[in-house]
Amino acid sequence: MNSQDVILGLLHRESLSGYEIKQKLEMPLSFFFDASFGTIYPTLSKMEALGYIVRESVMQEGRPNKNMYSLTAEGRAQFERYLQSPVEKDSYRSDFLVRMFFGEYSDEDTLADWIRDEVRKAEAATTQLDRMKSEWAKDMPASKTLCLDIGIELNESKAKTLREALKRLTGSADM
Amino acid sequence: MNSQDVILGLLHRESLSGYEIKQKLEMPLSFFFDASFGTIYPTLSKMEALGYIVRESVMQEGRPNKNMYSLTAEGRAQFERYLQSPVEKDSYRSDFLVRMFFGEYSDEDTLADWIRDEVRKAEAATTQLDRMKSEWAKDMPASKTLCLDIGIELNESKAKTLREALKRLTGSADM
DNA sequence: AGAATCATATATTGACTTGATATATATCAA
DNA sequence: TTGATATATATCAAGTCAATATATGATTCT
Repeated sequence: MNSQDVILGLLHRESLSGYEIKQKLEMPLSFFFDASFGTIYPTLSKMEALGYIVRESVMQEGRPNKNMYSLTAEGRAQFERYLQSPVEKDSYRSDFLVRMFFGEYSDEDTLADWIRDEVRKAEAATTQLDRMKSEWAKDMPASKTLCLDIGIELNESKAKTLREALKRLTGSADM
Repeated sequence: MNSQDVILGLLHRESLSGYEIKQKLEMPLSFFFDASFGTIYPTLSKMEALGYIVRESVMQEGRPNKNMYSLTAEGRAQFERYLQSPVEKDSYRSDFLVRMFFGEYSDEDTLADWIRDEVRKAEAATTQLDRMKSEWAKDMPASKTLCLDIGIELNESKAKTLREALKRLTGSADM
C-alpha cells in the first residue's frame, strides 16, 4: 500500500486536484495514512503517465488555476489489483517510546514531562475523533466508522496506560 | 528521531556490530522502531566518518569476521543533543485501516476476513509482549516496562474493538 | 493605507528509509 | 547432497518527508 493506492481510492468517487487530495488526507485518514506534497505531485505525474488518471486544467477566478485529475478504467482496474493484494503489516514509529526505552539516560522530571505531553496529545486526538464520529457517523458505512472507533480506543487506552505510569513514576496523580 | 539516534542509544552500554544492532532492534524495540540493513550499514559508515563511533575489526572462527563499533565522547554528546531535541510526533501507517476506510468498494466477506486476520495479529502481539514482560520485567527500569505496557494495552484494545466491529458486521460472534 | 498573515495551488530538492538482492562462510537436518 | 538456517556486510531502486520556492488573492490588524 502506497500513496498511489490511496489516491486511486480518493479519486474513485470524485475528481480532485493535488491540493484537494492533501486536504482529503486530513482527519480521519491522517490518523493511519499521510502523504506530503513532495509525494502527491510526483505520484500524480507518474499515474498520469501510466494512464491511471487524466488531467484537466481548470481556470479559476480569485485564486490560482488547478489541475483536476479523474480516474480512467485502467485506474479503476489498478485499484482493484491493490484491493486483491495481501494486506501489509502496520508500521508504527514512536520517538516518545524510543525515549522511554532509553529512559535510564534521562532524569525522572524529563520523563514525567514527556509522559504528560503524550497524555495531552492522546486526549486531544480522542476529542477530535469523537467529534468527527458524532458529526458524520450517520452518513458513514460501518467500515468507515470502524476506523474512527479504532482511533478513539487506541488513544484512550494509550492515555490510560500513560496516566497509570505517571502515577507510579511520580507517586501522585498530578498532571 | 532517526536510526542514528537509536544506534547511539544502543551503543551507550556496549559495543555492537551492524548485525548485532539489527538483532537488538527486535522485540520489544521493533514494536515502535525498526530499521533494515539498508539503513544500518550506511548509517554506521556515516557515524564513523562524523567521529561518533570507532570501528574495530574482530576476527572470528567458524563464522565471518565482524566490525565492532563503540561510542566516542562526541557520540555520547550527540545522543545528549537528541535527548534535548523536541519529541517528534508518532507516525502510524495502516494498510488494514486504509482498506476499511475504502470499505464500500469491497464486499462484506472480504472485510470480515481482513478483520479476523487483524484480530489474530493483535492477539499474537499481545501474547509475545506479555511473555516478554513476565520474563524481563524484574531487570527493567520502569520506563522500559512502560513500553511493554503500552504495546500490550494498544494491541488488546485494538483486538477488542475489532471483535465488536466483526460482530456488528456479520451479526454473530464467530471467528 | 499599508503590512502582515493566511489560504489556495504547484513543484523541487536533499536526506532518509525500505525491501530486495548479492556475496561469503559455516552448521545442521533430511 | 541438497536445502535450510545463521552469521555478517553491502548496494540499489523506489518511495517518502520536511523544507523550501514561487505565485496570487483574501483577510485581518494597526
